[in-house]
Amino acid sequence: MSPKLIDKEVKKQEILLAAMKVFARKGVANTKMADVAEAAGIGKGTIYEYFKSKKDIFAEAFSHFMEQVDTVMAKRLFKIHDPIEKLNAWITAWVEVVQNGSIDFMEIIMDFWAEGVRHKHKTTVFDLNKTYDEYRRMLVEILEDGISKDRFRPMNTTIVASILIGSMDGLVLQWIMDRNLFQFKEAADEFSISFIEGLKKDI
Amino acid sequence: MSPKLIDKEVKKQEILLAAMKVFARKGVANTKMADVAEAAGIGKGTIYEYFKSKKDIFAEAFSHFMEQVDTVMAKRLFKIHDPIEKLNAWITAWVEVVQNGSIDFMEIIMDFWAEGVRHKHKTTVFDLNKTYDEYRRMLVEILEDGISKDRFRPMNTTIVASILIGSMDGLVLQWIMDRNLFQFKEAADEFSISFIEGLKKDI
DNA sequence: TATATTTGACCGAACTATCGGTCATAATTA
DNA sequence: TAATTATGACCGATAGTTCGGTCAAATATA
Repeated sequence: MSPKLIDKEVKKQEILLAAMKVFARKGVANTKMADVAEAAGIGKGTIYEYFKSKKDIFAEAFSHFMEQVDTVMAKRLFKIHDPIEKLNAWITAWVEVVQNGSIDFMEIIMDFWAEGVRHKHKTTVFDLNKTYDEYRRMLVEILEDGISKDRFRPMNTTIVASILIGSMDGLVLQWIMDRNLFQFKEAADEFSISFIEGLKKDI
Repeated sequence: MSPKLIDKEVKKQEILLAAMKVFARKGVANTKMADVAEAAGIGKGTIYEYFKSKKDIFAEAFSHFMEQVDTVMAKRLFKIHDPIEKLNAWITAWVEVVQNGSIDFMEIIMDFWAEGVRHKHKTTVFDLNKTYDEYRRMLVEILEDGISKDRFRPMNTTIVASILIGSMDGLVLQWIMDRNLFQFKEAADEFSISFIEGLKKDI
């Protein structure tokens, strides 16, 4: 059938996807290279034709996930200008990532976070802080714009931005722990209503 | 010299504390029993006089943390009856756990979560869902009481409870990632103000 | 077109490092 | 001296990584 002049990039992605599935189910630490091989339907040795090491796979998974998020965020936000609308869009984008993007893979997020916390002060692929900084900057900008336009009350924008980010992350955890408890979208909407309402300027 | 009949319970706690420090720095999976021994200033074999296994240490750490939380919660909440006050107290209790408790605990919390997610459907020490269920039940009760007393607007109480829990967890993650960014207490207060405001019944 | 040669994707047995746990021995205490 | 407590060299299972070889497909040759 296939061998010879196959698209290495495509195959690499296939292996990555398979690996992420296994990571999600068993956790990275409990996943053996043999498991990944089996899930990808290839031999153990073949993995090393495409990845340097197990750590390497994990790193690529991490980046892959982050890129996905960034893409959705960018697409959703760039043409909205009203501060309140924009905050809501930010949350909606997060919902899209969680629901459509990678339902099967959200379970790895715990491993991402755990690894990210451990790399706090280093500059590696796992620099979660860099990502969070970007979100925070983005959100602070939206909030300050809203304040200057008298749509939002005065507030510590850095803190509110951190709350927004943290709440979305935390909500994912709750949802992962028991997906039957609520629809993620509903919960995000409820959060929008309650929290953003509290940010608005009284008239 | 004092009769040396060492207090096994005390020493066990010492080892546990030392282990938590290492867990926090390197992550549970990357921590060797030799590391724990070194941190505790004892030989590796001695650990096994006090703990059955590495998993056992982790499990004890987990329980220890959960008990701490429960204790603080119970102490803080039992004598408050006003729904809004009670919600605020719940958040304040969480702040107390985070601030007064050891930083090490907070750093390991990711590992707790990761392990918890993986044990979702089992009934082990790591049954995070059981804990979350309890919190959720407690919060739902407070919220429904508030609604019936016309202090809160109608809402999906299960979802709002999940948001409260998730937000506090997520805020911890944000705080751990960069403790210089904000004081945890301030952030929690800001959350109270914004979010709980949005839950109140318009008058 | 038939045949020979080269390529490189694929594989898994075997190598290696790691690390949790054990146990015979030593040290300490009563 | 008997009992308790501590120890770290050692063991064995586990799992990441390597590597020499295989074979189907591509290419070159006649």
